[in-house]
Amino acid sequence: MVQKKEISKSVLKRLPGYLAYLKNMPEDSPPHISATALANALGMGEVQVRKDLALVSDGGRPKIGYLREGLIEDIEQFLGYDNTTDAVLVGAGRLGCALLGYSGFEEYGLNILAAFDSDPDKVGTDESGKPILHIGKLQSFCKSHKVLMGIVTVPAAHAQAAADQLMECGIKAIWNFAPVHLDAPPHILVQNQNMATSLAVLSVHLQAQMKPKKELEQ
Amino acid sequence: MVQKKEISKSVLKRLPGYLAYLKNMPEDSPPHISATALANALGMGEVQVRKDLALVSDGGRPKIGYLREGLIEDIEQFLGYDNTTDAVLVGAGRLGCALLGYSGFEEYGLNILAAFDSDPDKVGTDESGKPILHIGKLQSFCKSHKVLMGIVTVPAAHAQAAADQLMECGIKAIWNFAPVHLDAPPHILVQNQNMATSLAVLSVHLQAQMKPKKELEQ
DNA sequence: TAGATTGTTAATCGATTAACAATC
DNA sequence: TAGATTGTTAATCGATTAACAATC
Repeated sequence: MVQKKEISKSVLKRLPGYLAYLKNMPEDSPPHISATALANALGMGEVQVRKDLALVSDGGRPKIGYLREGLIEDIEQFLGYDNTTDAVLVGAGRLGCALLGYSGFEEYGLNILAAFDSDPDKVGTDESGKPILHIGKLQSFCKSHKVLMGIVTVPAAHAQAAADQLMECGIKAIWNFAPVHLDAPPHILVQNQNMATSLAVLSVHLQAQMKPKKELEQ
Repeated sequence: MVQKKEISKSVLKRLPGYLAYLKNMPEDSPPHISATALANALGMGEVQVRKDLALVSDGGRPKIGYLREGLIEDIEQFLGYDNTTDAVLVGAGRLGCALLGYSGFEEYGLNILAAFDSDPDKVGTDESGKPILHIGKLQSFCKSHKVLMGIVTVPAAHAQAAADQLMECGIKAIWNFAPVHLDAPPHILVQNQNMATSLAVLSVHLQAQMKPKKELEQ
């Protein structure tokens, strides 16, 4: 892999898209792919794709493009998908259990070790083999397994408390599914899986569709 | 409400954050809140917050701030949360059922009418009172209910097919939970609920944490 | 060679931030 | 009045796009 340069968040967010496309290509595709082809397939600008790829890869060859296999490896390595990240999940509700049971995270190097909940009735219930433990065991579990990532799937009202507990356990990154802002010191990353944001974009688009310009000018 | 101006996507994506904070404030809070206070609470720049609010609200009063109730109304109206959007969901797996059973969407004006699945075994199984129907009934259902939004929670390999079916049913916006790019004509909005993107951001952050500069320079 | 493609340098665009005037 | 706050105008910053040179 190429020496890692400083990479912007916007570039970073596009990489998974390239990766998914490359990995989903049929087995019998030619071994090389051009930035142009990738761009067209994903509806993006070709210069942007080329620049993004240049940041993570040793480079393609003029007239030929990038070796697909190599590109996949480079992106995966860049994103750290090649070594596993252990995580714990707080909140074994419906969403929490759905995530706990989802096998696809393996592909991204994410391994959810266990879920935690304050409800004793949920404890022990193995969804797809993963343990659900009482929240009281969170700290000792995280410390002994050296867990660095926490997933928050509790209701909004309890999210900050869950985050605080996770941070006390030495966690460095939080994947937040609760629809609230979480306060955290700057060295802790809070990544919001923002359903509310998506819904806002969708809702405004539909509004605009139904209420074309003419009506707005009345 | 103020006459709607052209609003950028980045502003639009911040509005739900303000809204959630305002709605979660305790009942006994003072009736007014300043952009400064909001900014501090959410860890944002105050000028940015003020500019964002100016786009959706009639404006606050110097020295006093914005009327909280009014601001909530303005944002909700702007985002279209005040009138309900009906949606259908395709793919009644674990994630699909979790979304189907989530009552919180009401707050965003989203009403999932039904789920559809190709597996006959899943059909009929009411999760929390919402029907799961066979995919064959999708078209007639969408047409008769005039559904404009579709939610895709099928595995990646079937996502494009599901999207194509939804578009044939006259849907104008797709909320895509599958980790693949969906091809769609420009007037159809595809909003990706991108777990892969979030995971990339988290993964790279953790990598950087564990491998501080010194090591990189070796 | 010609043409497709890469990678880079410069120009444009848009969004954020800073400075300031207006208001209660 | 003074000070907190709003809203606006100008400056900065960063990201995208366009133009072009290099390469096989």
